[in-house]
Amino acid sequence: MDLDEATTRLLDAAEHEFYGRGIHTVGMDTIRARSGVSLKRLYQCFPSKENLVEAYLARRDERWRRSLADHVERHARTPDEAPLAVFDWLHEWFGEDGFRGCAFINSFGELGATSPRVAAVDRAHKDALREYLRGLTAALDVADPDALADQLLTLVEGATVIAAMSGEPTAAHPARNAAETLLAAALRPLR
Amino acid sequence: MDLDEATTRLLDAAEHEFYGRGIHTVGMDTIRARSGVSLKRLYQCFPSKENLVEAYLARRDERWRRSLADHVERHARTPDEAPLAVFDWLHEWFGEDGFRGCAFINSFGELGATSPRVAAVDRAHKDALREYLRGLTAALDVADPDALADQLLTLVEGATVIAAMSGEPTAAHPARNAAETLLAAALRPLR
DNA sequence: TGGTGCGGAGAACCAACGTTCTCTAGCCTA
DNA sequence: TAGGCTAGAGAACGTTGGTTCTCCGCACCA
Repeated sequence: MDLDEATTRLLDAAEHEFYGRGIHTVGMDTIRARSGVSLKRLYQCFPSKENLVEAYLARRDERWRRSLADHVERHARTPDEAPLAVFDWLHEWFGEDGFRGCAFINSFGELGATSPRVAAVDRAHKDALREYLRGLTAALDVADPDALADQLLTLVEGATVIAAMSGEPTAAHPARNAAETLLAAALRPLR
Repeated sequence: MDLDEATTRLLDAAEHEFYGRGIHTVGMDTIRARSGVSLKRLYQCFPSKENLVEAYLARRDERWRRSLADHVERHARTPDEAPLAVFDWLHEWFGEDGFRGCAFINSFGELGATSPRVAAVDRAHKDALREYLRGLTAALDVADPDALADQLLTLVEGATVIAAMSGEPTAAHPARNAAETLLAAALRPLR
């Protein structure tokens, strides 16, 4: 097995275990067992657990945002539809097997106070998401697109937390309805 | 020191440490040191760490909800103002020293997958909060108070997460503005 | 064919932690 | 004052986990 494949398998194992059960809960030996990569190789690829955690989060960040953007691009036929497509994607995500909330919220709660590097990756993810939403609202004819984006971001985070804790994918519905109302209000402010 | 005082001091120490730094990060010896209660007494009051965590969360749940309800009661002069008062209280909370997000979201992310008892306390807190918001919206002249309550809940959770990760108490503003719009739309649905 | 270096399995090491045990000092009671 | 109960300080115990080390087999090369 070459380095690239080992790295991929390690990241796959890390994502499955860390996301599914928490970071402190999962030991390096579990990662080794699940990935089939020897401990020696593991520490060649990632010189410490914190390193592996960072890498797992970074890869997940990219994939997650790409998946969201792809869905919105495919399903929104006009800029007005884009924000709502975000919540449709959330609903699908909430229903996936093994859904356990936002990896970045979870790792921030667990490690944010003790690992500045993990905290930084978590914040970078949220900044990127806000930036993405700002891109969507900037294409709309509204008075304050950034303010609208921040409202949508609030709904996205809220829905994710509620879905995680309740286990109900339908947590996306109130968020979507709220987004619809906010969008309509922003688009027709004076009517 | 009698049992009651020991219990209080232990819960104070647990709240400070667990909330501030995470649960796995903090050892029982840290609790002992901060509380000034001997290990023997500690294990008399709480026969295991999980016990202590549960008790800390239960006490925090009560205090947190009472504080919120008190503020709303004191500041909302009409039922219409009550939902917005919730967000004013959030803003104050977000600005407190040592604010680090919602203890229940954090502990759920850290232990939800491994400790069913902690998960249950976390869910109970969220259920109680939803119930509280339903009480507020039930007093309004709106078509679907429960739906409005779920929208508000989404905003509350979202604002809390964003405030925690960004460190910005102003995360309450988009949530409050959104609540205002949603409230207005629900109160005057046909205009 | 004999040596050499690489990779894997797993033991080993060390620290941290949850929990229990021991020892001692003080205090209450007879 | 003597005896025993209590509580605290801290050692001890067993486990776990992050990280490193050892040993062995195997492929490659002179």
